Amino acid sequence: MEITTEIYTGDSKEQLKQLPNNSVDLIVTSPPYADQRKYTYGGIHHDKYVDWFLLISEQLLRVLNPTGTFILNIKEKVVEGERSTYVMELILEMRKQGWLWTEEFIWHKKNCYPGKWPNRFRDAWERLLQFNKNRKFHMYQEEVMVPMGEWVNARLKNLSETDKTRDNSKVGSGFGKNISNWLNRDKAYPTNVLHLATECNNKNHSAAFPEELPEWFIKLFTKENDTVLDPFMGSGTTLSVANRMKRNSIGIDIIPEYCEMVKKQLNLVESYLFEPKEEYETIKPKRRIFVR
Amino acid sequence: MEITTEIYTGDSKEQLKQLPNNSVDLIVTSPPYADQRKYTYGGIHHDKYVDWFLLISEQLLRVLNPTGTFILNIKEKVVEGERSTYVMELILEMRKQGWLWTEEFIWHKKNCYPGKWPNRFRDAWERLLQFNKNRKFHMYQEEVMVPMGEWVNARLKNLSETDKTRDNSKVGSGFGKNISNWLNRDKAYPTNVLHLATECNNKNHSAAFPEELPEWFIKLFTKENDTVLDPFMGSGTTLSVANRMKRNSIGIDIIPEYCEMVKKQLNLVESYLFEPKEEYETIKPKRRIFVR
DNA sequence: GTTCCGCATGAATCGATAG
DNA sequence: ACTATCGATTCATGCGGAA
Repeated sequence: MEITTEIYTGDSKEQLKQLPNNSVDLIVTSPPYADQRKYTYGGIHHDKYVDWFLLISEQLLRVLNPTGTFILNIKEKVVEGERSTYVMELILEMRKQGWLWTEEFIWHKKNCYPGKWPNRFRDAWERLLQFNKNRKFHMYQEEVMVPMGEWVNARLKNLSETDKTRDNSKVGSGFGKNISNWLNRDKAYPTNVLHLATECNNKNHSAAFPEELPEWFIKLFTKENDTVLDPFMGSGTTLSVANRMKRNSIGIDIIPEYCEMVKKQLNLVESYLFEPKEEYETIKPKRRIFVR
Repeated sequence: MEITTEIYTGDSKEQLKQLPNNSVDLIVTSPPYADQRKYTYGGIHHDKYVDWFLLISEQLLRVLNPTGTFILNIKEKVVEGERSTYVMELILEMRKQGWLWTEEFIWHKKNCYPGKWPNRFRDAWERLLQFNKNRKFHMYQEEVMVPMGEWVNARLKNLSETDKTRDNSKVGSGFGKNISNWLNRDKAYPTNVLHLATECNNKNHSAAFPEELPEWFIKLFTKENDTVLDPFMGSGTTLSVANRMKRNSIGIDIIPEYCEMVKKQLNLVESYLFEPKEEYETIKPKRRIFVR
């Protein structure tokens, strides 16, 4: 089975209209953060950010498979000494739009940007907001298991009798233990805090997005031949990881140079296809499918 | 100069009225979270939580010194498959009340609650929200600098093989790279991510609040003889740390047993004082000042 | 005195079952 | 239908007793 990559050049809000309903299994993206400077690349003023993003998230809600997941990497800036509130407002508005705010992962950036301010420390974390369409969605937890802590080596050498049978806690916390379940287990499930370094080498793109980040979520929320979408593709990290992991991918970016760069980087071969007619749009540009 | 400790038994909303305006330099507290601690504090429903807390934060705003800081430890729980939004709503409302939302620190709990669920990982972090009255506030950054040498030694000692795998650090890009930075410096400023374990030893109080947490904020935001307030004292961790660090402290709790326990623990000597008359309340109970 | 090892415990969450 | 309670799952830590 062939793995395809589609790249659209233009405004995400418009380009997304070309995608069919329920056709994407995972959306991972890091949109341009709100910025006080209005006219830089992607810099949307924080007052307008929520309205701007809601038009995009509306389309994302449409194209996402009901069992799929949307991961939004975002962090509020400091405005006049305060953390801006647009991320919180966005979450509240997206819920009204129909999204479920399932979870908030923390990306702990181990080597965050250096700097010093009189009343503030370095910002070493970002939000990874998980949104879903339904309470039931696909999650392949085993794919991202991590080695257990050291303690388990010592712990499992000798099992006492209470270890072997379930031993209920006395204080009514409803929590007991059954250590024997841990035999033959060398891995544990991770938590909702991710420890990753930021990418040091900038790839001609301002956003530093380590490959491990989309990789982790692609492993967790998709299987091979699923489709991954990044509506703010940038340098194409999400797409190249998806490609390597045998997932179909779709990228959108407003800057033609990035689109060209990503195509070149992925060694894509363009193939024109006959498109089935869909109701959601009568006239649409030809979809450009790339096959590696 | 003597260090004093005051303990008030009762509802924070009411007890706080006894404190003068602008008299506290730091508030550090961990209130009962919504729907939690039903058997000790009664458990506030998440729909009522914001209104309930606003009456308290209104008083906190009054008693806090204009150069002081309020640190609020809180985390939303899952309700019907979604993260509850009451914390975000609380932040938005507190800003309307006059608070500045200056920063959000992350407390990464290394030993978080275990468990496995089909669509969710363990929750390993909590919010430490920083609020201020003014953009200018006291912050003694040097007090919490991390000594590089010690930290390097401790880190290297604990750097087991599983640590390396878990951190997914690649030689030369992540961990190794930072080592070269450490060579030329004695101390470094911390970031806004705190790595602490919860305390699971029983102190007759269910909250796992490690001493390092209030200690860090007391160092950062106060100096000796300043006053620290915890309106949800619980087992008194904040007070005992403040006492040890030569800060005056004030604790409030609705449960008499906790108040008695804290007094006993701190070996406090009660001394009745003549109170100056204040305008904000004509009749008020005698303040109980404890001196160690 | 150290170091080692056994063990209870925790701001949790989901789904099934009971009222 | 809707709420309340219950059982099942899980892992890192610090304490205390033992070696």
